[in-house]
Amino acid sequence: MRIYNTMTGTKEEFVPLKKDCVGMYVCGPTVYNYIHIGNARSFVVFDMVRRYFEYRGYDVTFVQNFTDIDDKIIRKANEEGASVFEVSERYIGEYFKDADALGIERATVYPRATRVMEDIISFISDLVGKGYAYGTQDGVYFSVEKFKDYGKLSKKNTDDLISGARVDVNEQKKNPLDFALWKLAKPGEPYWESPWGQGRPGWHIECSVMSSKYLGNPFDIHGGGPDLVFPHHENEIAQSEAKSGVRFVNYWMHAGYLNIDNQKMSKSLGNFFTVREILDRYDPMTVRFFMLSAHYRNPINFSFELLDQAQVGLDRIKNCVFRLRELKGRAGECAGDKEVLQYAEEQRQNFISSMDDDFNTAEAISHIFNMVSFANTRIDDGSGQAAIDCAADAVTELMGVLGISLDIKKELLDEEIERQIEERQQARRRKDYAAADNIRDELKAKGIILEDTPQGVRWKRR
RNA sequence: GGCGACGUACCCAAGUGGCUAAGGGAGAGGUCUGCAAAACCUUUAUGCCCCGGUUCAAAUCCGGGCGUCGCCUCCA
Repeated sequence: MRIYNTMTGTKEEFVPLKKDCVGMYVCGPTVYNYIHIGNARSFVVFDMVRRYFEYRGYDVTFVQNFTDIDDKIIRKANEEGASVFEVSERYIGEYFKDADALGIERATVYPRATRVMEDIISFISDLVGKGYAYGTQDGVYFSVEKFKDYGKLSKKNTDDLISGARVDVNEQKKNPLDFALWKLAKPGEPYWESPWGQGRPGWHIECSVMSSKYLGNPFDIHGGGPDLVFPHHENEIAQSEAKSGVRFVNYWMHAGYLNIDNQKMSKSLGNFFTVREILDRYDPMTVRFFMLSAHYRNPINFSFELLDQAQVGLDRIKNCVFRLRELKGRAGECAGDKEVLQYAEEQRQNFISSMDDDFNTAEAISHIFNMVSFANTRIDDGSGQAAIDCAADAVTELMGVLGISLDIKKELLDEEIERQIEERQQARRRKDYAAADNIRDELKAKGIILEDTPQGVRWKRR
């Protein structure tokens, strides 16, 4: 497998630290609000990565944190007159609702900043002891100039950053780029005891602490959104490597942005949709399919039109599997067809080689569509039972690797609808097509699509 | 200003040195059907932002433009 590593800017052959095992850490949400659809993209992307590793036989340890203490959470809690704990707890719950809907598998562990406070404090103590950190009147800071490799991930050099001069004013800091490891609490703010006084951890430190706690140093893969490259991941590297003296992470992976009107979706611009809003209007699997229809590192533009396109594409795949499953019962009438079997295996291999090449889901999906087309052409000519199963299984399996369930389970219609379908069939038999079409329209209004096939009436929900 | 990414058909989107440039959507024509839907067949880029260059050979490499976007500040 080849993976694009942000650190080196090239695709590299993936060599795990431990044979057949992968340790990956993905930066999770700061829980003060619902996640938006842009946040969701990177979670979907890394879920796809994780699923693919598992498909290829790796044992994956997947760690994703919750940032459950931070300025924004404090602000939100104050606004609502709630405690920080209540706010974070609530939005962790909401996160799981969205993530579950999108088919994102649960992580192996979900560490939270507030639950690893002792580890954080001892980590910072180490840094202070080694001379990488210093205290000020408002906290403890990491001294960037002590870490000579600072900027190696984001390809920035400290001189340019300083002259860029968009850093906040804080006379206490020795260098404008220095960042907080520990923030002392202002009156009324929640706090934890520490050798430097009552306070809370800075944002970057938790990820260094939690990743090393569960995965050690170095570990295989660290992922996150593209806007985390600088400064968050850069700072993680500085802290972790300063402390441990060894490489922090072997492969850095970053997803592309999900844009809207070709611009980054962001809360300050107000141009974002929450996952919740979108899921009111679209099947979550459609959203997931849309997100995976482009390569994970490329930016994708979000629009309802594109979502509609994705939905039609996904329906094509679902229809095919549906038809194949339907044929199962009539297998005896079909002639054998080894070709389908072979074709399915061929496309499966193509899928794998696309995915092996830095998780090229766009190309991988094209092989699924090829499989669908091939199967569709054979449905009418007739294929053997094994071949039909094989085709349906292959499509279902590969979509499953992408985390997209086809959900073609048979559900029962209520009696009223059942009766209407029968009524329409009678109308058709007596060639009363006006009445038949009427009923079809009525059902359509209820979300039931009818299709007349040589095997009888088929229905599906829209 | 510094650093970086991207620009492929009407739309989305792979391909990054060499068979006739994947795949999906949309459109057009056809098969099937009472009609519709689904499905199938045919069709839609002699060309991959522009201009140079390297090469037997470039969408793919190099140089220069133009355009779009991002990071440099909390942000997935």
